[in-house]
Amino acid sequence: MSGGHGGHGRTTRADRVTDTREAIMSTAERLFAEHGLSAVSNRQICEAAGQGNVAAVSYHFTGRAGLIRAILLKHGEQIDLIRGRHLAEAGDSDDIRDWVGCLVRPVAEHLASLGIPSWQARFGVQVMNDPLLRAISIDEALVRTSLRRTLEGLRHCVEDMPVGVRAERADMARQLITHTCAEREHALARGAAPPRSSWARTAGALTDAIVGMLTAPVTPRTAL
Amino acid sequence: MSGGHGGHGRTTRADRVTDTREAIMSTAERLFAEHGLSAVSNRQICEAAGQGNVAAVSYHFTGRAGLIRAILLKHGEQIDLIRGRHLAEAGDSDDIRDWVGCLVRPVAEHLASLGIPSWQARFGVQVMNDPLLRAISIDEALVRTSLRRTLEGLRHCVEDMPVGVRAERADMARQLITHTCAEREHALARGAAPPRSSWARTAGALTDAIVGMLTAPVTPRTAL
DNA sequence: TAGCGAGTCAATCGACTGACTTAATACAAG
DNA sequence: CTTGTATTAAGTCAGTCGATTGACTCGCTA
Repeated sequence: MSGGHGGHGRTTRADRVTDTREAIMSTAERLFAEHGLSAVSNRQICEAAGQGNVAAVSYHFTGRAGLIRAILLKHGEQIDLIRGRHLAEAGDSDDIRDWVGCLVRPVAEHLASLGIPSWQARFGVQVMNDPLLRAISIDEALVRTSLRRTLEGLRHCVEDMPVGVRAERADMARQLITHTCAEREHALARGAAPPRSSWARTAGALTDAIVGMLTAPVTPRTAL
Repeated sequence: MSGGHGGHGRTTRADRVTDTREAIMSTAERLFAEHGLSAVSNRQICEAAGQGNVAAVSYHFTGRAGLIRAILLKHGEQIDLIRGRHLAEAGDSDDIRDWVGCLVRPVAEHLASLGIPSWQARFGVQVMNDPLLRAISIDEALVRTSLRRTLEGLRHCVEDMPVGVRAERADMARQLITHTCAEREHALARGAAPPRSSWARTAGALTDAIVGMLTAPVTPRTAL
């Protein structure tokens, strides 16, 4: 698509390969986000990516799972980097808001860096919908030290909560981030949303909501 | 699958038709919930429903969209009935918790009435993932007077909130209900969850969380 | 500069798709 | 009991799927 292309002013073969790989990845991400994973064939991806070779997915990524894993990895690395910086800022705060920020803001900032339209958030939703790929995606995320440390700090802020409720609300927070970002991304892509710093605003709103949800009083249930 | 079958102790033709229709609907709901909409063909549905006729979906429901609409309608009616009762209880309360209850509990109680395993919640998630069917589903829901009155009552409890934030959090509440119920349904279906009154517990947890989220303070943003 | 190998391409395979047509079946009305 | 019709079964059709194949291009290295 752009960038590098070797140091000698010439298009070397490795550059062409890299371009092909990235063209396939970004095209696949877009098509998957728009139509869902199982609605898009490898053929469609290759053709939309300008590849005459309908087997390009098999060749460059071993297969469908490899392609999806590669896309997840690319974004995962970026988000992990950003989260590392926020984590350093948070230090050892005991304000839950700081930790929720470490959860939410890296995602929003990464999405902001992608420009408009982006597809990553909606792609993520589609991946989460597939039972097998969901596991892959969660694994990919939990490998990151910065995420594990964020969850650790967050847990420290809600220690007095019953463990079952805590797990329940953690799931809710994850779903809230995933789907709210996807909807916002969709709104931005079709121009139905304010222009600038919109992702920062979304991160703020999401943080407000999640902090409120996590700190909500737990109504006791007589019968478990 | 059971029940009725006419009053005269004999299996009449109309009963067979009804059985066929319901077999197709419940089979489709299950397959869609498990594998996603676009991963399941009409053929697979008919064969799994014990229909030799691979065109049964076209015959009984005009087509795929008609089938999905019929499934949505069936559950929508049930939920609407239950919500009507809760609405009568709530009266004109100005406690936000009552109104969130009117939103959450009908869904949970309907799911509880379906037994284990059920597929409705996960089917709903899949429908929400398809851009076209999502619109159909939302239309179907908003036709119900009981839902509109619930949202009205809810809005009355958060009138001092900026309208943008209110809409944002309403979306979040919708996503929370949809996906939390789907995950709970999945957990119940594979036996990884407590046994009895589990849906009542889920409704309580969901109500706590949503009330907390809706009433969370709004951090002012200098730049909109 | 010759040739090796990575990358690309067109063609092909059996399997599957939805839409459609035709034949058999079984019930309801007459 | 017969006739008509609603329902089901079975088969046909062109189109698309993923995977595989062998031939081709082209850059790198010896």
